[in-house]
Amino acid sequence: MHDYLKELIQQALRKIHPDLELPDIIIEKPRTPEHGDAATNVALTLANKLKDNPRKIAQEIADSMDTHTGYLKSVEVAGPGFINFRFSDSWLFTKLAEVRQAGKSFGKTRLFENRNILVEFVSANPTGPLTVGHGRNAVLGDTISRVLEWAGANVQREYYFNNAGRQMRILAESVRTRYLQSLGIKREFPEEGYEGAYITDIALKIRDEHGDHLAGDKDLDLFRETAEKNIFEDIQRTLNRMNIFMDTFFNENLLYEDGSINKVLEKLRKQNLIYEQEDATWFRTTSFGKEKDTVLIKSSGEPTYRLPDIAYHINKLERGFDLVIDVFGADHIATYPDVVSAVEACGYDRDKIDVIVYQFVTIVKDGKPFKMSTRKANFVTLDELMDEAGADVTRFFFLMRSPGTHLEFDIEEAKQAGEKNPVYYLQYAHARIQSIMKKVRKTYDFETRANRNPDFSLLSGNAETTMIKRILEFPDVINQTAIHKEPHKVINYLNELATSFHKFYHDCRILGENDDLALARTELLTVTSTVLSNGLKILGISAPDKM
RNA sequence: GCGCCCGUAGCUCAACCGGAUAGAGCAACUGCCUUCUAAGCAGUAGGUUACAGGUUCGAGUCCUGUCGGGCGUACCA
Repeated sequence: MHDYLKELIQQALRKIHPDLELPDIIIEKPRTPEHGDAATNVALTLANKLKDNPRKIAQEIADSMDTHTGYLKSVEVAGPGFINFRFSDSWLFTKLAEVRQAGKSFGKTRLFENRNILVEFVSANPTGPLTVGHGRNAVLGDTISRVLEWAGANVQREYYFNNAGRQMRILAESVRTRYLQSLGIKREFPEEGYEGAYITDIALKIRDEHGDHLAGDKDLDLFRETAEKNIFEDIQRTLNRMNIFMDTFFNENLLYEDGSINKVLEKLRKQNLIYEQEDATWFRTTSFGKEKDTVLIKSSGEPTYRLPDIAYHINKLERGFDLVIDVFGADHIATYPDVVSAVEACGYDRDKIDVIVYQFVTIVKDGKPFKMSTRKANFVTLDELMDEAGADVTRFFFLMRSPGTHLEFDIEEAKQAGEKNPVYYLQYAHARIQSIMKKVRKTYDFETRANRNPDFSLLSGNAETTMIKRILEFPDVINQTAIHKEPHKVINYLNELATSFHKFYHDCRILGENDDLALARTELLTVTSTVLSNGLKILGISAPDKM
């Protein structure tokens, strides 16, 4: 509809001002319903250029618009010079019939058709179970992936990890210490060691398998490998439980093995962006506007994480993706510009990298903020949270706010299964429809007249037309969400849709109405139910038939 | 100190990226179940969008400064 309106306006403008360079025409959905179903501000933006009164320009455009198709009920000039449009009922009914034809695929768009997109998220190193702190990253990354898929893209979900560094060494030492302790050997726990109970569990597993054979072993490898394997299994189980399924796991090590790291260094050196000082290798980030240069290779010979990060991003681009999306917490906000600059300096297109930065989650427990640390084992795991609140609620809480704002996660509130919990509002709407459908199927015999088209023109009540309008917005919501990568828009939309349904439920009935009206309303509900369940599917949340 | 993000109703947050009278949920108050699920609906109350300037037809949104919170600012990841 928006494209159609744009077209009409362009035609009108060409008629009135043949020489005018056509401006960008923005069609918006007004905030208040009194302003119609769609509006444009072209006249206001043109006022300056044409040196004329915006209201007058708006009126001229409105008068010159070709509205013979009957899609529009009204075209009005309002306020300082807006043009407001109201859709005709017949247009709504026509579109509703199209939606019905589209069936379960309604909402799929072609915005990112044929685009290959890699979404990298979670990427927590295997040092412990996923905590509530990782939850926002995981759920955001997965949901953005889902939205992009609905917008037509081919999405690959990737988990990047490092199993070589200092962290992993400390982890292995922690496991060995627990192992030795379990054999009755006195041993001081490493000062910076991981104190969680899961470390002891892993140590006991090793003891069960190897007995005391490893007591004199100097080598940490077995401890490290066992720990990594166990923790990774744990992480994957947690992700799957949350409805998240990774396509690939990328080990940082590969970048050393295949020479990518060295290639990056060479390329940067050629650009004169690298120099040695005090045995360390530095990256001239000052030439990209930074205050200080940054170290790529420490004087010990060990690279900092930034170097593999650069190589990793180049690797992703070389794999041929049209777009590479990173999901980062606010703590990475300062580092990614370096990576992007380096990638560009190596001759790659920086516009193919899109970084989603989300603000940290404040966990509120017993009404107080709760600080977490994996090392100190002072954390709430995602599993614990899902045990108490369920996967649906957990996902919903991470998604319901814009990524850019600090999210307060109140564990007690999430656990409450009552009306306080906003996810049930959406699921309830779906369950309510299913329940009606069940009764409708028993009462009416719609199957035998499956070929008969419902007469949607019977749906001219207020509750019905607003519901239809909501339904028709769905594909646009998908596109907007995919463009901005802000899944909470889907939630806001579904809330509006659910509200319009609950109002319909209050005002309109099906059982007891005549066959034609009952059929039309049933079909309307079928479509609504499809949109609700599609929307929930994008959020990775179940759409129950019964509650 | 410097850089990035945030500041909107009592609380948690929206506001389609500059549009018209700033909206929801929770909490408070008032109504509505012998009829398809009351996990619902209808209504009341709640605001100088932290503060002060500026930009323009028009600012919660953009610019400058101040205040407050978060995160960075390592040869840690």
